Amino acid sequence: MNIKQVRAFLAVAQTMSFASAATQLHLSQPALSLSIKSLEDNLGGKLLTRTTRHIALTPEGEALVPIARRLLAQWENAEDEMKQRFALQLGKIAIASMPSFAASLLPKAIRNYHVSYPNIQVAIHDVLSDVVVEMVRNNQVELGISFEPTNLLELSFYPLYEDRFIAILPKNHPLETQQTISWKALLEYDFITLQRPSSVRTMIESTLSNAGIELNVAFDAHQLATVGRMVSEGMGVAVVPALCRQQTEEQGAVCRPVIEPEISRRVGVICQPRSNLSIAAAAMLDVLIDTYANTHLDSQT
Amino acid sequence: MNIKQVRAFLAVAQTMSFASAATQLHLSQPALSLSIKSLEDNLGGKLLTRTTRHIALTPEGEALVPIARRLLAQWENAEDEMKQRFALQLGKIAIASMPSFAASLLPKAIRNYHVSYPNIQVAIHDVLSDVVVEMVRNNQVELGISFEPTNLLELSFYPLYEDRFIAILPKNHPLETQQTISWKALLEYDFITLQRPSSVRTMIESTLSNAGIELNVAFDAHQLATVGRMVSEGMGVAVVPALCRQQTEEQGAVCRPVIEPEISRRVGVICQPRSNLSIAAAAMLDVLIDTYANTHLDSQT
DNA sequence: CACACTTACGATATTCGTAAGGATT
DNA sequence: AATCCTTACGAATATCGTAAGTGTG
Repeated sequence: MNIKQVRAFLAVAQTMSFASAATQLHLSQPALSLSIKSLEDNLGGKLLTRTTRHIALTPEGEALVPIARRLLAQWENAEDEMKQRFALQLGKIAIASMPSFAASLLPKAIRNYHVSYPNIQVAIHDVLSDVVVEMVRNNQVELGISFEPTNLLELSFYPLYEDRFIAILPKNHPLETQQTISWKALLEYDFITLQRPSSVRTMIESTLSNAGIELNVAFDAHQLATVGRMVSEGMGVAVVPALCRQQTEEQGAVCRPVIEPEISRRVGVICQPRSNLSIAAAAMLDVLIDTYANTHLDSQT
Repeated sequence: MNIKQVRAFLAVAQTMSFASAATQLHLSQPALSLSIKSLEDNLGGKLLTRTTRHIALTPEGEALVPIARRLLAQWENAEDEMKQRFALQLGKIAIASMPSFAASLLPKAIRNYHVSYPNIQVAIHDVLSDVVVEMVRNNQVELGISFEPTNLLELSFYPLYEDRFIAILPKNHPLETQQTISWKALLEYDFITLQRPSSVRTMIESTLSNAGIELNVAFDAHQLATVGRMVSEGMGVAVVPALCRQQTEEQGAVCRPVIEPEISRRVGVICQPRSNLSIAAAAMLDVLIDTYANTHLDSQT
């Protein structure tokens, strides 16, 4: 029993004629005849009564009609679905992104992607950088976006751009007059930052530790938006990735590059080797790289 | 995309190895390889990543696994069902029978049939003889049992036995002493019979009309059991098919042959030409003929 | 005798298995 | 070197189309 036979049977059952069913199937009459005969032999009995002048379904044939119809419909649906999937007309893709990126640059790429592939669902998980890597490693998502991890193992990293950390100050802050701010000058004021274990916090701490600078944290929070707001309200100063610049400026803070020591990390896409990606994910990777090509975050006003 | 390819894909997806899948499918490794390749080409993309040492599903392949599993299960269920149907291990058969037969002889045949084919459901419609023929003609049932119809058209009739009508009397009735009773003597008493349009009523009326005997009906009812009870309660006399003899005697009535004119009709199976019957129905026809072969209803006590 | 399906048979296409090739551990 | 999958190619199998056969109206 195979698909052709079922399709042939249905054609005969619908047209009630071998001749017209044969033309409908682009097949010669005898070929169709043999196909039906073979189906009958396989199943163990007659499906049709042929009386040279008239075709009729046997009761068993009658029983097969709805079964065959259902079977064929399901078969064709499955085939279509798979073809659509490969043609990027259907599918899902899950991306994990560190929150700072998800809230700043990512939407632009998603928009670009959606224009090209409107039928692919995109799910975004905005989670801590460590979780991003973990989700990629566990195949919970196909693509992750974060700072370049120290431990890639078998994962691939596609850099998107270089991010330099910047200082943010309340308006009318004494340091506002300086075009670049040193850590030493900055830390004279109350320092606000993210709570552990965010990657931003980790980078700041390790960088300062290496430079032999002591860090006293006045306040910390889980979300950059909170930190930005605290700064703009004059509670203190902070250092954030440059990609948060727009957001913090909108909140009324002032941004200045931090130097000595400068913190700079590559941001990029973490994923399984490209050959292991779904077509939809590979396309997303291309869109990401394309969208952020030549992205240079201004660290100066 | 065909069944073999889907089955091959599932085998590979389960074993995660072309080699073991090939042996499981009783196929050479290269043949399996080509089959998968052909499937992939048909669908338009890779389903598996082959790295000589390790096989993995692509995301699209991952999506296909449950689809393929479902598809294959449904396919095999359908195939099994049809095979069972032809092997008489599955199926339904509907029979229409006139009530007098359904309540007397039919159960024996059904029992015989059920012993041979325990997995076939049998539905019995006990309806008036005219309706029996109509249901067969409309293919509502495959087999009908009734008196031989006058108008068969393209239907077949397989006689089971000859039924002679008998008179039934209350106990201690004046006519009880006679071994055979004439219509003339019988009609001296209150006559009870079935309501129109039962075939029994019709036959009695047409027979008497042809013989020039006038019929006055004292009481009539829809069911033979009612008529039998009325007789045994002494409300009058009746004439019923001999096959009702046991039932009426159980009710306490006395049976005697009626002669002058004798009413005798063949009882048998009405159906579409045998070649149009389902295997299950053809088997039932055989059982019916077999069960009632050499059935001679005693018209004498 | 015309029509519709079946059977027969040679041709084509597909699928299969063996053998050789390539890549990874 | 051993293992596993792919590619190559000749062989077996299945399917197809043309032509002849059969039976019915």
